Formats: sequence, structure tokens, C-alpha cells
Amino acid sequence: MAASEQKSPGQTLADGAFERIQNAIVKGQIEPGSRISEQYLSTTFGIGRGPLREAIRQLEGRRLVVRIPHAGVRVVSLSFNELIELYHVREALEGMACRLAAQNMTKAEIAGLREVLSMHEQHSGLQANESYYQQEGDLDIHFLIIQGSKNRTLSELLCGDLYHLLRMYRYRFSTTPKRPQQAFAEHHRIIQAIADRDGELAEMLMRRHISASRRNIEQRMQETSHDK
Amino acid sequence: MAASEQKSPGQTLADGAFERIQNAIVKGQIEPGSRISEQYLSTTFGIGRGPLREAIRQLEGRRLVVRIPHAGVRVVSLSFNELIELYHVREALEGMACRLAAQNMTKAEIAGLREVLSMHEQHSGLQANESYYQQEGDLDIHFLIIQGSKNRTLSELLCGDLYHLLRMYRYRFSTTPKRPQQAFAEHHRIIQAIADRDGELAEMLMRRHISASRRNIEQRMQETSHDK
DNA sequence: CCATAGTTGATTGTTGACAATTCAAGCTTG
DNA sequence: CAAGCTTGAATTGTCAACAATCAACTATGG
Repeated sequence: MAASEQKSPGQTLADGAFERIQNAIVKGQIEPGSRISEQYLSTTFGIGRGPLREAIRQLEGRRLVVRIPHAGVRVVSLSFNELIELYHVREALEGMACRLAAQNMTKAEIAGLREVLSMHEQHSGLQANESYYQQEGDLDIHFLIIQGSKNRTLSELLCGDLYHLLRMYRYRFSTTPKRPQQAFAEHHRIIQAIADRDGELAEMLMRRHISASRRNIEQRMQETSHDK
Repeated sequence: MAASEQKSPGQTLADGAFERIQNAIVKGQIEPGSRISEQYLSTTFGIGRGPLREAIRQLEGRRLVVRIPHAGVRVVSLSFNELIELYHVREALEGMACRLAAQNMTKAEIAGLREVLSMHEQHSGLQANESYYQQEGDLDIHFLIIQGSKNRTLSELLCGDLYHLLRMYRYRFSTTPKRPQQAFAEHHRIIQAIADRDGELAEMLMRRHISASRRNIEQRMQETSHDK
């Protein structure tokens, strides 16, 4: 297995282009709001315009790019308003996921959840405010809970669509400020509620967790106040 | 304005094809799970394969069709499990929408909501169990509330993506059995909560409303029990 | 008679050239 | 000098032919 032969393990050129462009977008390698011409992509990736156009259409279906009929496509750029809106959606969806997880996770999965949490706790002890790692850890826990809901529709929506948009922002104003312990405590309580099979409480705690995260951003926003 | 010149008011052939195929899918004109060949679509709509492939890719991005790389595309077919999953998602999302609507709807919009409700109440008085009309009316009210949330991300997700999938099922085993008054009462209470600006209650009532609808389907399902 | 291998047929994926539309610069004109 | 129009270049949209892949069918050997 030659590891790094570009990154199109898919099967068709259009599929490969789709994945590559999606990656470039969510990782911030392409500036949000910037125009991407077919010719640029064609020369960059070295594939014809046909498959490229198909990949772009697929990205459009996923709302990662916006196309204006004869004027080209632009990478979607979320206003802060839309970012806040996304957090409301996340709050509702992950709350539900958490409730279902409390019902449906196996004991083994819950144990795994606890393991990941304590592992991150160790790391946090060592690196204190190193919020970068914490960021990933946060995602890990959320992903595990979402998967634990056993609701494929829900987890595909959350992990497949919404988180791509969120990741765009994570890479932009990198990571939240410095509230690591607080998130840990919240995660701990959420997991406890899941272990107790208390779906109602688990949902409520998860919603507060995300809601707090949202308010944190809102506040941080009006501090720095780049109103644009 | 010549009204009915087919139905591609869009701007490009691929866009028109996208809309037409989407409509055909959600209205059940194309059997769920059936294969759709490019050639068939090409001859049916009278456009080349290029735009068609782009439209298909867009539908794939929206999860309305499933493509297997060299074997063709199939219209997505929801198992009953997935239908139930969808209702859970809807419960979470519309609950949130309802909460936000209680915060953000204007008095005029709330008045409009009441008007639509009473209008449907009249119709119901005349046609009793005519659940067909009621079905549409139900959608109307839900749409108005979702729009009232003033959360564009949320309403696009709900109206644009989720409801397309639900509509597929609405057309299949057409309409729920015969619980018209009950839904009216629930709608009435929900609107009252919104008028009172009680977001928490409004969310709770909406969640129960959808949850009841879900249980109704679940029960109706195991009655008829076509297990497949 | 069954299983396997080869071949044929059809469908999808890709490429390149051509047509239509938009945007911007330059020119003409009041 | 400013405003409007025209023209031109670049980009996007569309089409038609070509290549590659997969599935079914047939024939052949055990």
C-alpha cells in the first residue's frame, strides 16, 4: 500500500475530485467566499473539466459551494449569524442524539466513552491550555455519542454534513479560547447520565454544553467585534 | 408569461433536470429503489447526458439517489427504520424551530398562523375525515412555524432536505389514517404557546405532536405488518 | 447435467471540441 | 467630460464521440 499517492482512493475521477475539493474547503486551504474557476481546478488536479463539473455539482448539493449560473462558483462563507444558527441546529440534533445514546449504547460502548474521556483528561493535565488537542478530543467524544444513538440518519446528518461546515470555522479562528476543565466537567456529567440510562437528563446536559459553547462564541465575538 | 412551458424555469439545463427529477422522485412518479439509467432520462427529458450527469450528482449530494460507481444510480428507498429515524430528527429540529419561533415571530405572523388554522378548521368541519386536505394543511402550519424561527439554516435543512424525504412517504401510503381533530387540538395549543412567547412549552408541545405522529406510524406499521 | 471460463452486449466514465452567456474594457457620442 | 453602447475576451454550459468497466449469456469440458 503506497500511502501517499495523492488522495483519491475512491473509484472514479469525479469522486476523487469531490473528496479532494471538500477537504480543501473544510481545512481552509481555499479561502471561504473565494471564486474557484473550473480551469484552475483542472490544472491543479490535472483532470478534465467533465468530472470536475460533476464534483462541483455534488458539492453544491451538499451546500459547500454556491453556484451562480453563468458566473462561476464560490466557496460558501458563513456569516457569524449563520454560524450561530448552526449551533442552534447542533444543539437540537446532538441533544436528541444524546437522548437516544442513553437508550441504545451498549455497556461496552459506554466504557469506551469513559476511556476516551480519561485519556483526554491525562493529556489535559500535561498540556493545560493546549486547546488544540482538546478540540480534537471534544470531537471524538461527540462523535462517539452520536454514533451511539444508533440512528444512522441522524449521525450522517451530523457528522457528514453539519460538522464539515463547523470545521471550516474551527480552522479559521482556530479553537476556542481556554475553557478546558469546564468542558471536561460537562462531558463527565453527560457520560454519567448516559451510563445511568437517563436520556432526558443526558439530552438536557448536552444541550447546555453546546449552548454554552455557542454563547462563548457570541461573547467572544462582540469583544473582538469585527462586525463584518 | 407563458405558464406551462414544461417546468424548467431555472437557467441551465442541468438545473432544470435537477428540479424535474427531484419532483418526480418526491412525488413518487419514480418508484423508490428503482434504477434510473442515464439513457432513459436522456430520452425522456430530451437533453444530453452531460447536464443529466451533473443533475444526478447534485441529487446524490442531497441524498435523494444512491450511486454505485459503475453500476448506475437508484432512487433512495427508505426502510421503515429510516423513516422512524427521520421522525426523531424532525422532532429535534422542529422542536427547536418552535422554540425559536416563539421568540422571533412577529405579531402579524402569529395572526397569520391563527388564520390558517381556523381556515383548516372550517374545511375539516365540512369534510370530516378527508385527511388529504388536512395533510397539506398540516404542512402549511409547520412551514409557517419553521419560517417563523428566523433561522435560515434550520429552515433550509428542514424544508429543503428533510421534507423531501418525508413527502416521498406521504405519497406512498397516502396520508395518515384518521386523527384530524387531535392534530387540530395540538396545533391550537402550540400556536397558543407561541403567542404567549413561551418557547420552552412550544418546543415541548411540538415535540409531542411529532412524537405522537411517529408512534402512530409505528403502531399502524406493525398492524399491517408488511415486514419488508 | 452442472460448473466454469470466455465472450458479447450494454451502460457508465472520460475527453475534447463547440456554442452561449457574462463581464469588462474601449470607443463613440451628447 | 460623462454616459451609454459596442465589441471582445474569458468562462461557463452543452454536445457528441471514445474508452473502460461490469453483467449476463453462451459454449465447452468434466
